Amino acid sequence: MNQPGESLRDRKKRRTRAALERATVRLAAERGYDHVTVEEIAAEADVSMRTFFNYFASKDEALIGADPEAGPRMAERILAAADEVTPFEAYRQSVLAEITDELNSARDLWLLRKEVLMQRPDLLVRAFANSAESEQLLANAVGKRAGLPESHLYPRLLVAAGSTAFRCAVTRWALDDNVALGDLVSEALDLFGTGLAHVPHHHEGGS
Amino acid sequence: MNQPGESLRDRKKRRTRAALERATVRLAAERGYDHVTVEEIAAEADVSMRTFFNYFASKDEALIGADPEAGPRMAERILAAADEVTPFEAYRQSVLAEITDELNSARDLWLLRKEVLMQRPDLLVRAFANSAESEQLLANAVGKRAGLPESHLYPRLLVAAGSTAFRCAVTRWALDDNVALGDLVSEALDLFGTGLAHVPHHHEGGS
DNA sequence: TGCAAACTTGCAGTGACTGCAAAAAGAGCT
DNA sequence: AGCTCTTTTTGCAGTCACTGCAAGTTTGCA
Repeated sequence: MNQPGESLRDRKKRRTRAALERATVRLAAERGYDHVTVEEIAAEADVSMRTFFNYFASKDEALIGADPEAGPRMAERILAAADEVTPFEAYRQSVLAEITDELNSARDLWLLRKEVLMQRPDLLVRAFANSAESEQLLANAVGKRAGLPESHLYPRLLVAAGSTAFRCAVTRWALDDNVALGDLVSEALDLFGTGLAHVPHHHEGGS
Repeated sequence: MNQPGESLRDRKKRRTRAALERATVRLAAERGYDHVTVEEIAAEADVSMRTFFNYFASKDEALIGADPEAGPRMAERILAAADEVTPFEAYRQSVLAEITDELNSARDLWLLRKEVLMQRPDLLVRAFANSAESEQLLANAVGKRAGLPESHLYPRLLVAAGSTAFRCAVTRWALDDNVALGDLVSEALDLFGTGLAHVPHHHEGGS
């Protein structure tokens, strides 16, 4: 009973994790992030509170529910990119790919998260604090590709710009429904790419 | 007894705040951030634990000890800059001025903080999470100067890039002692200014 | 000296998070 | 199905950050 696919155990784990994430987001959107206790979340997902913490290191983490494999996946993608692709472009692609996948598979959750993040923008920042290891991983990948020494600022900055782009895009996205989050992230990354020294042109349109 | 300068009360408050900040950093550097309780910090500063929380909203905040007036000060500086100065340049100047002041007045504290942040890089990220209001303030100032609508990404991105530049600079700074933190922040901001699309040239030198 | 405002403090309580050890499944084997 | 090994779940006890409240204490000012 050891199929290449997934054992019953694995399936159950994925379901539990998803249920906890979903419960967290749903309840937080409904009554406000800190009017929901982990105990209630666990109850909603039909597990014990202790189990919640077996899956997520913190309430914050459960709200964002970042895929722990996203970092390694992106790093791999960056290293696998064709030689003529710049490090920036490789990184950009890996970010956009990840975001697109995420949004396609959980768009409804993000709509709820938006409600929460509108009230508490700091939660998004805090969520990224946990991914320090992933950042290091990605920075190393970028650094390797760029042929820069370990100590150089550029890889760190590029990777951090990715989180920042995402964060700002979400904040902006929360303002109205007329823009796709993916497009905003892309736009933000482009701005980082071309530089912030000059004010970009302002396209008409929007609400 | 209401001199334009400072009342006894104000002096005492500043001293208490400084003592708490100092105690937090010193103890955290000495035994590790989470082997220090707020109770111990308060004891070290000779106040009650409850008083600690009258000064800082969290242990995190006390470790970084960000000046709550820095945001408004920077916003003012940005708006006061000469007309021919670009928003980017105005922002850049305000960041560098703030950092320089900070380092000049508390260099020793930053050396201790470095020890802590080397172990726990996430604390620096979390510290910035608290300054969401300041970010909003600064973004508004930049937006006004740039003549962009509220909803535009640019001001948010520029301001967020500032925190990010600072964060990355500190992380890099923690690697060796041969660089000035101010220079690193400046370098990081320049990279954001000119854009990350292309890998910068690598200057020889350094360890 | 005396009063009001600003600070400090203790206390009781909530809730996130952890380590540990026992109970409950799932997996694989016969 | 029965048995055993491993993984997961759970309860429990405990620590610690953080909060509101209702005194105390200190400072500012007349």
